[in-house]
Amino acid sequence: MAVTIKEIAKKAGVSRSTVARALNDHPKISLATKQKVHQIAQELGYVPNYIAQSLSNNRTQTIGVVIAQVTDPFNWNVIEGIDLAAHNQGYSVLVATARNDRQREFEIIETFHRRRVDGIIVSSSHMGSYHSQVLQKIDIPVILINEPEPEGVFRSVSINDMASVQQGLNYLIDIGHQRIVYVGSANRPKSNARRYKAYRGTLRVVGLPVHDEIIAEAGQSDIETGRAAAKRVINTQATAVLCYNDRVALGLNAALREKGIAIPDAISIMGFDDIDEATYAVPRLTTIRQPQMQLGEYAVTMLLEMLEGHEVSNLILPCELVVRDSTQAPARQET
Amino acid sequence: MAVTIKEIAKKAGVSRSTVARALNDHPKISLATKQKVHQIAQELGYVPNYIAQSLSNNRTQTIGVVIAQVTDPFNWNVIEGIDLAAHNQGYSVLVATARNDRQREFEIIETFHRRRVDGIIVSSSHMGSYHSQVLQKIDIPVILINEPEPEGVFRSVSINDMASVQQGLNYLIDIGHQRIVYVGSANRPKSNARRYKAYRGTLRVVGLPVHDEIIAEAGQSDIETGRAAAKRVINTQATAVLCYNDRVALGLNAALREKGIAIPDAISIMGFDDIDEATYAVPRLTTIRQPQMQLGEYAVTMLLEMLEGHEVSNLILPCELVVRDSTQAPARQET
DNA sequence: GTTTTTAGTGCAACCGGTTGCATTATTTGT
DNA sequence: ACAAATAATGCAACCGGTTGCACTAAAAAC
Repeated sequence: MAVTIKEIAKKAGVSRSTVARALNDHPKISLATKQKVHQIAQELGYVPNYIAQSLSNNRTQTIGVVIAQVTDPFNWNVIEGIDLAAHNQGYSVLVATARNDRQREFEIIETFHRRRVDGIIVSSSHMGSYHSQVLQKIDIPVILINEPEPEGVFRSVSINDMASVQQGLNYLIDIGHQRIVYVGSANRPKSNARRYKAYRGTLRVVGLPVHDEIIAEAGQSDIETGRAAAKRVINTQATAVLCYNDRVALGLNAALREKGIAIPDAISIMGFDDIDEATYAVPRLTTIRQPQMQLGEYAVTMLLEMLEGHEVSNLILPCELVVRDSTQAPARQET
Repeated sequence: MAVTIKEIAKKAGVSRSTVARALNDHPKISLATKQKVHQIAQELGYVPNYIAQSLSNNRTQTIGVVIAQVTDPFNWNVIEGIDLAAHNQGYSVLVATARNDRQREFEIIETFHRRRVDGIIVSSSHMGSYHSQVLQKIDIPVILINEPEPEGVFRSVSINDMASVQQGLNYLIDIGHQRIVYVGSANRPKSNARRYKAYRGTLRVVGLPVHDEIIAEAGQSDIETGRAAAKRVINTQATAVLCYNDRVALGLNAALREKGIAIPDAISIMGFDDIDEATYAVPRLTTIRQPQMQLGEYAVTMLLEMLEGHEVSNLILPCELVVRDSTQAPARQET
């Protein structure tokens, strides 16, 4: 159906190889021939077949991206970054969502392998490193996003949970909070564990009371988790809450307000991520901002580096505290 | 590098074609041979090369998806649906975002063409039908999502804006609202026009006053648009607002609340889409629910039908009114 | 005991490109 | 005017599969 190099060759009266070289601007082809070939290609509406090219180049110019859940705004921004960087480098992006289904993850990796993607990016999968078993066997470069493995087989680009949490908590402490609790999420056990650990560490150093992590089992989604945590948060009589991420924070916020608790007057809420929704929540959410798009962009950059045969090392990007309206100094009783 | 059919052939002492047929469970191959081949393939860790298969089959088992903006939760649910259906049928999904950049759209289509995707799904592109110029030339099945073109070249799956808006407005009218305004968005002129038209039509029929559409030019994003529309909404003294979509509604909600206006006590707000965020906004948003995942799923189903050579006709899915807390009967002064 | 089927396998061409090497025509050097 | 260098193109193999057809050997038919 589609126009091939062969047809151009016939019409131009040259060989297939000459056409191929002309189209690729090979130096040894005469200008006259090049022009003729290009013109004929144009006329015939020739569109090069990447499949054929891939087969002989052994390169597909394709990146496979695995994400756990699509419904996480965090991932969108990461993908936006991936798409941006990949597109600019002539790569296309194959996206597949695992839906927290282990079987499905295997299938995805298998499919990527069969399609001979040049590299794989795994973003925010709660399954993290057990990928190793499958991924390690196949000889495809892999970048993990937010799954730092200092000793691991895979390179990763991530944020520093420890430092970021510290920064957020220090702000809360500075404005006078002393009873601060942490609301976690069961969706991504590993990064949640890192943040909770950072929470404990930070408070302990300054001598403030450390509460048990609050994880409401209710939630499939982080929002539900946040909502379901409301009661226990109230019971702690905390004046401030640090949440695993913005969605937990927003869910919590909604639930507390529905119970008639004023935010931030009675309780300050701090999120993590800075997803778009943080901006138009009521009140606008104070949060620790992850450079989401950059995570995606750098993941691609690193992948391409690896494809060039270079060694790359893990990358850690800084977070930034964004103070909005969901936090304020505690009521005076604490002072 | 990777194991090929040839190596299996050598080890099994048969020809390449026999291996190929054995792996594809061809009926004419003896059971003994099949077993031997499969076992050797297993041992060698053979992973079939889809690229090579695509080349000879002239089928890539790949669907290209173009979306306008990644930051729209609506699109992600659609993609979730697409991914789900595609994966189940053995297709993979190539995603590319156009970022409302016309040039980029062309590049995406071109890339998809080069990669010989089997079909293309265009979701919520504000550019809609001018795709035609490019898309029509290439001989690839296309499905448009929410871009109904009764007379058009392309098949589409979409919702019925007219009926849905009517349903939403009727509810507001039933509970007593008489001054209802419409806040639009500039991001997707066509569907916005449809909804505004439906708004006018509905109110006119029941004899209620029709206000000019309110579109704040400020916004890149729908959220900003909603925020920026707040002042003008107040000036109209409306008791209820129908918004183009949930993000506009949430932006408006945030802005109004910041100005001290109680929602829904002073003004009822109704969105459109039912994105996840609608559930955990404060107050939880009343909205007209689009079957987002289904839009994606049906798009794939239709595409595959077309690939089978069948004719398909446009599909229109019903929306559903979801009443939550952002709407209530107006204060008595109106009664 | 031939002849006809049938089952199982191999040959070789094809999908649409790329590329090392040989070949021919044209310049350049002396 | 002839050898050597250079420029431009073609040949053919290759990437890793698929598939129509020919072929061989064994089973069935007569």
